[in-house]
Amino acid sequence: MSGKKAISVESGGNALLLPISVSVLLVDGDSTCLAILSKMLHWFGYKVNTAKRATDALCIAREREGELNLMLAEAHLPDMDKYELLETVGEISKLPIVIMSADDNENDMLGGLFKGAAFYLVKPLSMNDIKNLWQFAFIKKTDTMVTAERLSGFSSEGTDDQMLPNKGKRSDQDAKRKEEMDKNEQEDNDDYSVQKKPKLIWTHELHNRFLQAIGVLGIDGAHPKKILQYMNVPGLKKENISSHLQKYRLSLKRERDTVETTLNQDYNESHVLLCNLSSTVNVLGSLFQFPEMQSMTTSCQPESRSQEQKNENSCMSMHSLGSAHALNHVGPSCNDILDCRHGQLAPTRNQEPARQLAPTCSGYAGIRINNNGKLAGFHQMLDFNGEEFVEENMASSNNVDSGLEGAVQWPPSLTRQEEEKGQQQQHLFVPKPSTEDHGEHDINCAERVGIDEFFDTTKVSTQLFIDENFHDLW
DNA sequence: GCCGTAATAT
DNA sequence: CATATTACGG
Repeated sequence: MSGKKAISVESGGNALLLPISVSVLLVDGDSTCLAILSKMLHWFGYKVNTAKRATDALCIAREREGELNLMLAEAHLPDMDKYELLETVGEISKLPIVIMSADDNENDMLGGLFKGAAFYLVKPLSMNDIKNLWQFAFIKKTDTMVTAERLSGFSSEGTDDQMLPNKGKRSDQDAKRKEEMDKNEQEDNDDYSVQKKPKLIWTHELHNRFLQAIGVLGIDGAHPKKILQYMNVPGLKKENISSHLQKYRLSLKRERDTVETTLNQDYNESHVLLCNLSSTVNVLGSLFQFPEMQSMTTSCQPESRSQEQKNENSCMSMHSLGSAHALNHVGPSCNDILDCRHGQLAPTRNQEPARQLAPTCSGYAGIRINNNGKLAGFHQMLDFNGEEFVEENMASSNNVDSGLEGAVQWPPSLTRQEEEKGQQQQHLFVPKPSTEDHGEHDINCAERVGIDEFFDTTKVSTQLFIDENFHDLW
């Protein structure tokens, strides 16, 4: 009782002993999937209940409300779509749900998460996915669910509940206070739950949707009202958007400024660099789109202030917008990326054959701002299947040695690509498929990173410190 | 009235 | 520290 208990999770590759028995309700219409997943779950020591239809799953969820810890459900069930399932389960219990599906597009993933899913896994699931699954059995209430609940919970005014320093909230995490406790806004004299205006927490999902909205609306049309309309999140107020937008713009400006000052710094030092820069870019031009080039050059030559205003979507000049579009590189603090772009042949006259680079290769190069406010170049590339990454950070910017240099001479030693295989290291720029799985989907990556901050699942042995409250969740 | 910005409060 | 609120000018 008193204090904390340490439970260690061995995951050295052998059978993993879960800290506590985790009971999973597995729902998949496909018998084969059901069998395989069930086996995988068993391997790690999960208790498994299975269902082939959503209705069955709901029954089980109802019957065994106390026993179950997590639902792992296929998105496409014969009798119910995933939204309906999420909604219904949400009504009858607080069971966290992980949705799995072969769909890996933004909409499907975002949609599921917004409807309250604890996580979204893209099939096929790896052993690692399964291994880490147990986390979601209780991560939901603290992160996704709280916001989801609050956002969908009150439409007009109901401002109840708890979402503060989630420390002192014990077991009264009522799952079923869903039903309209509108006017019962008791001023209860007890310590908690006074919080007139509960702060909105901008989760990754919310922020991603925010970015998505801006991406769609375009930089010119991205005003609070429109964004709010687009995001369409119940409970979200225009003021929330405004505030967030303000912060967002500030971050953009900060980055722009950093680029500018660094460039100016370097400008004195080396015109040569700029020459190199443009010529290199031409070379790259045969390979890459480099939308940020404009603003980079204009910042050196202030008179040509005729940039942007182009609403040609998909290729906007603000980094985070780009990220918003291909949610790919949005991480927990998605403003680390100044500029990144995917490759594809650009219709420039090819001045030089770009090395040995095969045309089907893609990747991106760019500059990012380190914590110390300096610029650093990086590049990252995918192989032909888009599966394997090589990421390399260039020298960080100094007074003399501009990080730009690194960024610009892009294909540094492509021929030696094989040399630096694997997951080298995760630098500050993490949002990429990091673990041994295939690297595909965005949100997963972002979420994984976020989660890993709390549960260091990549370590061989993890220690969880939990106290009595923990057990209330089970 | 809406928006953007800055200052200020929580 | 992140978010909310307020005030003011466009």
